[in-house]
Amino acid sequence: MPKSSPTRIEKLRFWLIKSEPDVFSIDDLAAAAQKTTHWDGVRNYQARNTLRDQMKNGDLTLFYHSNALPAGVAGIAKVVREGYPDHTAFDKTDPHYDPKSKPDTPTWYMVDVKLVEKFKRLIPLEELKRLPELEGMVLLQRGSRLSVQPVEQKHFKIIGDLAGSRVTRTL
DNA sequence: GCCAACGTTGGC
DNA sequence: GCCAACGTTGGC
Repeated sequence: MPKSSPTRIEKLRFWLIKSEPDVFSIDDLAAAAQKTTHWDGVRNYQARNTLRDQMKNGDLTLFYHSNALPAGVAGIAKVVREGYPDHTAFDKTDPHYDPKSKPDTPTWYMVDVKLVEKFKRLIPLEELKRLPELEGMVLLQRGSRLSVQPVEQKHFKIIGDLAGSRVTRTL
């Protein structure tokens, strides 16, 4: 039986992860070894559950620049290591240190992501808000602050296509 | 820097 | 369990 038998084909999921470019931008990801980084420092339970339980190898994620001028989607990354304990929570000197997270019973998790594509142009939040077909995106919901969030495939494709992405052409 | 919206904490 | 106080997020 070939590995690609239908029962083994799993559907990709789509996500959005936020980073403040002053802290870690898409160019920092591009410059990282293997263009890969730990997505550490997330201290929100809903986002934690996504990181720990839902993001799977190969899943694609929009890389969003928050707290930036302009804020917007900068490119696409993919999950290359599934949820594992966020060791920065154990480090007293780390700004994200959390004494309630212990190595044997970790509270916080992270994944590794690898850069797939930096968009030729950043797609500003303001532009996304103007697109009626993006209605319902978590990012665009009032007061939404989730730093790791699901994205519907159709929305992912719309945004990638706007940026001229090769990746989303086949979605 | 402002401030609205949220999430968490902790007293009761 | 309630809810006020506080801290954080993130657009502007």
